[in-house]
Amino acid sequence: MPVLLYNTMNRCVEEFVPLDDQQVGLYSCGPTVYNYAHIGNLRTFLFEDLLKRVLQLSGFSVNHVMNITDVGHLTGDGDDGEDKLEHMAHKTNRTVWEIASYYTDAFFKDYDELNMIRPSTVCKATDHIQQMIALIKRLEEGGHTYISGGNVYFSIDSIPDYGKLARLDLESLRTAVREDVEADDNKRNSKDFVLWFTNSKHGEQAMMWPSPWGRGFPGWHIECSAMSMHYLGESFDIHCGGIDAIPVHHTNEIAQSEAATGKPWVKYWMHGEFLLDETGKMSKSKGEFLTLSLLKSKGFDPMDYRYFCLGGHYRSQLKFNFDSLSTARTARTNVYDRVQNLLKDGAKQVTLASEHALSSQRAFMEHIQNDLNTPRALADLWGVLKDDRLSSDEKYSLVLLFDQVFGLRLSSITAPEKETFPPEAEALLLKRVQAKKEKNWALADSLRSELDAMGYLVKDTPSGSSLEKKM
RNA sequence: GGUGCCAUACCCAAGUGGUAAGGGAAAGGUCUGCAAAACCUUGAUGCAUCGGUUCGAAUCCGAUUGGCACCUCCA
Repeated sequence: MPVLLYNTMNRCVEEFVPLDDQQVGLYSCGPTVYNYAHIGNLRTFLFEDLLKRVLQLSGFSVNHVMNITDVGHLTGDGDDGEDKLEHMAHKTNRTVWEIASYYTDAFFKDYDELNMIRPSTVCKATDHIQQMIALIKRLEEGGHTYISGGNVYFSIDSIPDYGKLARLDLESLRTAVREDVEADDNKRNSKDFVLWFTNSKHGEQAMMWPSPWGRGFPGWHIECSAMSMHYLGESFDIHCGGIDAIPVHHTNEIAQSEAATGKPWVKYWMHGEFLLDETGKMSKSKGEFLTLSLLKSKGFDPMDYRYFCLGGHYRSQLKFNFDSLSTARTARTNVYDRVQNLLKDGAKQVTLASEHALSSQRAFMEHIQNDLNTPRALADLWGVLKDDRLSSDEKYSLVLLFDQVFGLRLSSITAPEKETFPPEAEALLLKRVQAKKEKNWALADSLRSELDAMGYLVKDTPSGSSLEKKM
């Protein structure tokens, strides 16, 4: 069955056919490591992890490259004249390098906790300055650049198809619409962008490198072009990122990459939609700064957030609130309970043979291969768990197969172990069993509330009474 | 001003020409001394509104209303 993916370049769902038979080159825009990632950032990385998992389950081998933007040229959301890394460095009395390293570690901690498969290659911008300089030189030789006000600019008028990804209408575009962005008078065309700074309006930076144009630092867009081509070749299969990257970042990456090589650069462009909070777009500067740690501190498991994200399609905006997350948590723990019940019945992984089991598998594959339709695939999971025509072994085997895509750690679920409780709790339970036998309901009820106060839930089943630790 | 997206049950959310997946909540049931838990069952004659195309429309077209995002360093 073919894998169908939505290609932003053509604005439609297309059959995925890699440039090379089985080896897929995948580049995803990584984090800017000046602060913790918020859960909206993480949603995009979850989408990319999902994409990789679907491709892998479909038989492709994926070479996944992700960058770490650790160059100190990023200005703050408010463009207040101080770059993000330096701002955080001053605030916390650390060097920009320490900041970058600290938040890179924090990022991968979230990455692992959300059970995302690590990229094959993680590359830091600061380790690839030479590749960027080489690319800028190539553009310079091709006549695509000019120097103005001390900086090297890319001239969008030097190529015929600038803005094709975003379908920009260059005539009607306004410049510096946002109040917090200033126009740059050094540009010949207001859509031109900087390849190399030697004279930033923000002054001296902590991170500077020698170059043919003088000591300075690279423009933002050049790192992705330089590193992706370095690791994946001058043409590769998939480039993905957040939807916000379409009009500027990816548009400029395409311009400089294809101007340099004269070849089509990326075959499929994929973009994840935003996670919205109550106020609209999620932000690090306004409202509550929603991080994975914050979710955990409120008692949520990272898998609850993963399940929550799987419940919406990656190309749809998803509204976050704690009620919805609680709903996801309930649903996820219900899945876990059902899987645990299967294991209690002695379910084991088998090769699927029955026509019915195989058709369940086909339905699931069809849904995830149809542009990563995880909401539909979750419905398939529930269908399997509730399907009387499947044996426990078949259900468990399908669950494990599905989880190669979901990544909800369903394979690490084990048969319920006999939980041990403090002797005093066990003693109270025994007393209650005795009271029940004697039909002393008043005593039995008071013992139950006593245990409840201690944090234990009493469960009466036909086979006897047991305790459960309350969440 | 330009570009793109969206509106489906109480909530979240699939479905893009063949008669509305799934989850949560709720209600009913089985069980129980009563609860809880567990398990089972139920749920939109309807898809923002109004027109149009069609044998057939949530789905295509047009208009209207409402919402969201982006337009020089936001995932």
